[in-house]
Amino acid sequence: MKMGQGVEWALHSCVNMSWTPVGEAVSSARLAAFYKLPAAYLNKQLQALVRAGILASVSGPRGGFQLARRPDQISVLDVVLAIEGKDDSFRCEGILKDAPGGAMDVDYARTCLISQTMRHAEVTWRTELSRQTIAGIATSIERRFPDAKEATVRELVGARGQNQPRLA
Amino acid sequence: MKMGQGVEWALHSCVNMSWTPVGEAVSSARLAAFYKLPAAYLNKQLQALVRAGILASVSGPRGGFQLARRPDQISVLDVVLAIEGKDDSFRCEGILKDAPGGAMDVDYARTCLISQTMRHAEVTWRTELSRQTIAGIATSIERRFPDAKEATVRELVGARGQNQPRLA
DNA sequence: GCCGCACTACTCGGATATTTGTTGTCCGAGTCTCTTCGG
DNA sequence: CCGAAGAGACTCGGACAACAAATATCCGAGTAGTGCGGC
Repeated sequence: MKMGQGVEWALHSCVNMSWTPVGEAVSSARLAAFYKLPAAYLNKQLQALVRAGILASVSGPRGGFQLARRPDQISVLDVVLAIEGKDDSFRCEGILKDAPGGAMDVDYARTCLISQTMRHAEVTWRTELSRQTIAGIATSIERRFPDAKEATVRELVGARGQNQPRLA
Repeated sequence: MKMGQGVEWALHSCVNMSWTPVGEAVSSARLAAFYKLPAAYLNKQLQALVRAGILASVSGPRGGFQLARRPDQISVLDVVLAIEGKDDSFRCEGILKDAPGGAMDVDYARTCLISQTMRHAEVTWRTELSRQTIAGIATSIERRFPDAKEATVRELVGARGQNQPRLA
């Protein structure tokens, strides 16, 4: 019952990308440097978002990732499911099949009341997450921390022309 | 984001124990045989419920487990937290601490809006599970499958005198 | 000066190790029951 | 016949091993920019 670290990274990355100019991609290396994260692993997580249709990727110089659709069309649930997989966290293994009186041809995930209870709770959880969008979170942050957006954009795209790492 | 198998086993076991006569313990071996589960591993899960104060254990012959309090005082959430641990599934690792402009002495689990969103969704999930009790599920099953309780009790405690035939 | 071409640098993407957590197994400490022996 | 002591068997409890998944890393395929040579 432990959610992968990639969810947190992916959500922050999506919010940041909702601030960068549309059409300009942000490389995973730059995002990773922003948060001091392992670059290759963050890249792996963003790949999952691409497979889910949340991000679009561009190869080569000036390449990277960008949102595949408008931020208000990306829910938090979309991101969570892209990283963690679409399966329910509670998996009913059909424990009743092997119990006395159990039948093989019954879908206990539907009839078992315990399974129903867990599923119902999970539906409320998902509904809650599906109500929140990347755009909503971004505007809330802008309202609460007015400097965050500008500072983030400056750090992510403003450093575009820094090809001189030879500062020694 | 995958819940342990022990949660399902523990919930079924608790419902079954709510049907057995109070004062009589049910051994993990018997419960495991009922569901065709690995006995030692089920025992391990029930130990976690004992540590959480949900079950009480009795050693020796005629020993086993029994509910430590009334079934209507045991919520589904209690069982889930006992098995999976009390921590939130979404762990905010304070990603913003290492970001530009981040401060070490800020509790980002509180201020970070992404963390707040995830936490809020999880609270609704927990609230939903805390509303359901073992007794509630048990009575629902009794209403829906009138034979279940009797069959379960017969299988779990009725086979008590199997080594010594004291059949009436 | 302008165009075309090869070269380089940079990116994603997937294949590959390493660490952590879940699943499963085993044996020991404790205790209740049954048997047996003495009163 | 009755009671108590001892052997036996059954239980939980935690320590140990096997397996799967999350975490972290590395290298190859492809592409856009760049510099150079020719026109």
